[in-house]
Amino acid sequence: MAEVRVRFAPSPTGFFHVGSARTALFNWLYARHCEGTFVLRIEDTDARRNTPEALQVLLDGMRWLGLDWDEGPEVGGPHGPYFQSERGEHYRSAVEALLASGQAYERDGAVYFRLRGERYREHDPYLGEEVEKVRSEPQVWEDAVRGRVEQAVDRDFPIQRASGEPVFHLVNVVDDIAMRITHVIRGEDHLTNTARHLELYRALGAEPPVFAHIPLLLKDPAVGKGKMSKRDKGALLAEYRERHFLPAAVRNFLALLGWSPKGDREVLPLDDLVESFDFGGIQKGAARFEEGKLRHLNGHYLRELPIETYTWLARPLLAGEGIVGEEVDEDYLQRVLALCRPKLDLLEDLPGYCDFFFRREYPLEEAALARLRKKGDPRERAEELLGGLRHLPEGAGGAEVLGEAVETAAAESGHGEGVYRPVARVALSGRLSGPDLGAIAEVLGPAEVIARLERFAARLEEAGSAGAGS
RNA sequence: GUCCCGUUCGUCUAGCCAGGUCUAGGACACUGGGUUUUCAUCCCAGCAACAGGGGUUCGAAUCCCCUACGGGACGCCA
Repeated sequence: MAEVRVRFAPSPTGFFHVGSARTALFNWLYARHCEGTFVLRIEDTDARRNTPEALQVLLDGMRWLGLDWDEGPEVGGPHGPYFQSERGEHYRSAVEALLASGQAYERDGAVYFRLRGERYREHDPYLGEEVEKVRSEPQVWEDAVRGRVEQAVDRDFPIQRASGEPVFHLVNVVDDIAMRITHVIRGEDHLTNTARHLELYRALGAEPPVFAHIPLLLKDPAVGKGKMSKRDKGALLAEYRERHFLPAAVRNFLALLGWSPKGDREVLPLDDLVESFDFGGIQKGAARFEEGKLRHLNGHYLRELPIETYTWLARPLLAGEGIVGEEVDEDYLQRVLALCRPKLDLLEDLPGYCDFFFRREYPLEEAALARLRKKGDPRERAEELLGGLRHLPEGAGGAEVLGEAVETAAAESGHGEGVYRPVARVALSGRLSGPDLGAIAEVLGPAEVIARLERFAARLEEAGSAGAGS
């Protein structure tokens, strides 16, 4: 079987859209699945927005997702250059050939592709003017995703602007021919361009590739209607990197948007994606991008990481929020994170979840205090907990100390232990939810548990004497 | 408006091509229960869909037609 060559051909706009990223991913997966070649070609014919920064955004995004290219910018290859801005001669000679064979003509300084068929003039309500139309033979192709598709092009179309610049349809086809692309995997928005492209392949005497039009990504209905656009919230790949999502999760999630492997598996690491990816699994209907499952996958991949790696990822985040400094004890940090990790899907939620482990001055949540007060005076309960600590076994750990306090206080007061635990939780962390209470106490250690209980009672005392409210 | 493509739980989807095994499966979300005498993890359970109509057939989510709805294209943008 002939070598499979696919390409991803983005235009550097300064943004890397999640829809583009998915198209890149599908191409990359197909190339790797077939052990073919993945080409990255930069469609930078629009000089205005073609900046080095814009290119960098693209390359960074590709690398972040783990999509390496076999031919393209920075790596070169036998079919270069891979920037359209440097391929002018290819386009010029193609235009000349079409002109010479009468398959194109000049008008108003631009060059148009000449369709074959009966011509007639008609008022076009969409364009609001009379135009020349052509009854051309419909182009038919077997789309790898959608099956047989048939469409006719009904107007001559420009292939070179009056400025001498070539137009997208021309450069796209000329480059795909020159780069020996065998499979064009692109968004469904190109479906209606395909007939034009097939006309060009025929006119240029080249065999067309296999086309696979993948479904579009639609915006979250909460955001609006239609396909996702660059301005939509959550539409930029960079957002997920900035929010510390794992690339593995984003990749897995993107792959599942419009494609599925046979069977019930959904958590698919790279190797599994590559192995099971094929056109047969591609959906025809458009997919809606919603963050829910992405979060879930992120949590999954996060929990699979070695705790050292997790800690390495979390440290700069916590440092950025001023929660930990350079001096923080690695072992302590790791023990805290091991407690928090099972509960969180997103790294970005970590600072707000674990900050109390590192701060003396953690806030006492008013809602938590209010709930404690429904079952009595939390300050009294705290005092009773402290009272239960008179006979402490030597060398007891934090969890044991807290357990002793709770049991003794419960036994002496006649209240249930269930009354004391929430109080202890708020005393140690400032809130009513969090990691396992015993585990918090163990990590904090006995001295800190006692100190926090004392401080809690003192803070409530101050608040009480200061008057109502907090 | 014209042309093209699509439509299975709220969302992502399996099943459709090779009609019966589908009282339509999984996952996320949600709800309830259990565990942890706390909790956003974990475990169990529940909720919830074949767009509508016609046809073919003994039998249709699966094949055909129509309608509705959704999306895309229609640029000297890519």
